[in-house]
Amino acid sequence: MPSTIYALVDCNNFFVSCERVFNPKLCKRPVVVLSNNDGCAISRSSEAKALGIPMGAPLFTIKDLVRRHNVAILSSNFALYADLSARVMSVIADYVPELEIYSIDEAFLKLSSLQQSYDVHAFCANLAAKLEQYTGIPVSIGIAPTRTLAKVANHVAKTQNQRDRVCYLASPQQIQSVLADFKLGEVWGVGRQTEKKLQVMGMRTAGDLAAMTERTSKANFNIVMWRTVQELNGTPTINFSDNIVNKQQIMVSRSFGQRVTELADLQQAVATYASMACEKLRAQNSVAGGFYIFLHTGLHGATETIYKNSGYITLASPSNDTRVILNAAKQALTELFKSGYRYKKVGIILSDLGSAANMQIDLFGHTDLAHSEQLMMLMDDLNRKFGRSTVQFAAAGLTKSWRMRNNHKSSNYTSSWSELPIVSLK
DNA sequence: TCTGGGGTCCTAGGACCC
DNA sequence: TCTGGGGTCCTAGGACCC
Repeated sequence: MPSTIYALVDCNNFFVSCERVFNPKLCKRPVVVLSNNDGCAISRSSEAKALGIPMGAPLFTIKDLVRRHNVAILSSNFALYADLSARVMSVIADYVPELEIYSIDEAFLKLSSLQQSYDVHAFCANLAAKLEQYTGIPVSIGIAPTRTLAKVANHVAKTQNQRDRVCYLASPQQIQSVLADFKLGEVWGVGRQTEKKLQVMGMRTAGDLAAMTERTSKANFNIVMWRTVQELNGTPTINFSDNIVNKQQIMVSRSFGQRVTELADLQQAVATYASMACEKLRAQNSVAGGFYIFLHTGLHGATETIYKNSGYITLASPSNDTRVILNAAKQALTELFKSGYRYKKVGIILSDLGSAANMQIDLFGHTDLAHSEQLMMLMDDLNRKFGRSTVQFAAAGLTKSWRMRNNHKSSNYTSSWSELPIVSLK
């Protein structure tokens, strides 16, 4: 019996499943959730997958399929997904103490200490059933000696229609036989570029990759690849961290609903995104030493001239005061902006983050720390209690004509008082 | 016409130092 | 004519993930 056991809980078609919780009419129907701006398909129900709608397909390329098969189309509703994600994670935490939230719809569990007292497979099958009962979200669970193998197991649980949606790869023989049939590109950490390179080297399956020697691995790839190889062979190389670490950079950017040509509109958008980024920054109690700001036109079409530019701004002293960032961002954008282009997107990335608790103070004492902190806290409180943009800076604008498209969004059933679901009894 | 957003980690290469 | 070598730090960009 292996000494370490990891499980990966992965919500099935998560965004679609969230929508179905509050709109049962969507069950048994092909459903697609679109990315921001109603751009491409980012979550598909099994029925939609069966129709051949690929992950990431731009909406305009699947218009035909959508019409012919009456596919339900939804804009993404991240407030809803984040809330249901938190519910799922809290149920898991009730059952398993060692939990690492990996993404909005995935969590790694460390089950090593449970294996003496429990049948691990049955334990996970029960967890999956409870999760669906309590949250309405179906999940699949893969169990194996390493996280990379737990990913593989999860894939098997999902695709091979296991009865209880749990797959436990317990023995080396089982692992070997699954890997011999597992596509290279499906391995966690192997993307398109790496897959191509591995194929050129003569490999076809995850089994071939697992057989790669340390020498070959290090000669042709970086250290990450060697870790993956070891993980495929049952040796954990990725540390389990159950404490939430602060982000090292915070980015906010969106594509526009329509092309933007005026500097004033870009300024509004940047101010809006910068405000959002600063709010996140304060939520993790950090300050930023500087930030990137970038803008570009559409990058796909051959019909227009492409322009892209970016710049890094170092702040005089690290800050999380929206006013400081706003002023610096406005000036930076003015320098990057060139008239005559049709802009598609701008964004801001707060970088060089440090703790607000032990920040360096401006040599000349210009920062009015106490005042700034109180003002920002008050803004954050109001916006948290009464909804986003209850109070905002004038620079962020009121009309926001550049706002992104989301023509098919469901209600914020769980996060807005005015949008609670209504049950009618007849 | 229409192609997401938000992250992490690693590496190469330049600047700089002694 | 010959023109060091080793180290650190930083940044941009690539690859990957969901």
